[in-house]
Amino acid sequence: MSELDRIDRHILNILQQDSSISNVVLADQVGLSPPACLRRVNRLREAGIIYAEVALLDPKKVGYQLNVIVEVELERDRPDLYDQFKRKVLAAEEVTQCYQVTGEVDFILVVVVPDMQAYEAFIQRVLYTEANMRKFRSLISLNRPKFETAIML
Amino acid sequence: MSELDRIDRHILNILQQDSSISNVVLADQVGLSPPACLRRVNRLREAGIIYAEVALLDPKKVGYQLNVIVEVELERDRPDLYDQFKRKVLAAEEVTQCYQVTGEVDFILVVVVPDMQAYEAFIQRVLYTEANMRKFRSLISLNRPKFETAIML
DNA sequence: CGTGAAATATGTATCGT
DNA sequence: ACGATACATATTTCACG
Repeated sequence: MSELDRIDRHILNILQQDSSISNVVLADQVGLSPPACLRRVNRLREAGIIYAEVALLDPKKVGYQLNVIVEVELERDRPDLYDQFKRKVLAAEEVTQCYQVTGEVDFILVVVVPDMQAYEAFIQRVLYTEANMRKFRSLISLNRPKFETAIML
Repeated sequence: MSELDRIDRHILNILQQDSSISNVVLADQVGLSPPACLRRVNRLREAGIIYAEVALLDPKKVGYQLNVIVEVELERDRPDLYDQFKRKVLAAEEVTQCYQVTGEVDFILVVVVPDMQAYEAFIQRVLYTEANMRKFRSLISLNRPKFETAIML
């Protein structure tokens, strides 16, 4: 795995906040010529360190007002069924994030939907049909005071 | 609030998956001339519908192996202290996401750190020093099977 | 919204350290 | 191995119809 020097980290910190800046501006900010800077950025992309560049939308402005954090407990004696559940979660568009956790709870899901009706539909389609489900708990959120994708290096 | 037509939604869906494509390619994919397409993208940016364009890093490749979902319960009789807690959370770099939820739990935090030591340091600095804290529960995750930022329209 | 032209940016080749 | 300069190609952006 490639080591990241000070300039690479500087580039990553900037692009994590704003990837729409031109390479010439980026190069200037990190103190390199544009070609030298571009080579580094391309190297970081090829290494998969930068795995995507995306536009972030304001959920409320596109009618997605509701976040639900779901704690899921599966039957413990069937670890092979974990993969089945994972596949279902990956296929469900409403689930934006899934964390496999240790302890009483097995998975945490972050579900983003327009309203309660859409959430009920999700429960019916994905959770109630899961044979392996022991129980789940839904934590409803209308407010997301913080949402950062950046890891500052 | 501005209405989104079919082409705007198409643009948003594409840019949520890859915002690094050139405007000419985007224009071609949605069936517009480049200037017409760029005018729409800029309109979406100015309306705050697109609120950021960012590079996403692979956490493991930059040494951030650990996600912790934290359920926080505060003292109920002091709703004014919610804001104090929110400010602390906004200032804490380890907290990448914060959801205010209804029910027994008051907040869900998503904390991203390199290792347990960094998490312990976070707990000491942010959670144990919170006078308003009733209790919290940490759900440790070494696996994040899904992480999507897109809302498909 | 589209066309065409001017201004910028990106990407390549080559050289120097 | 890495960065800088200069040049060629491509894209962004403006004015106008």
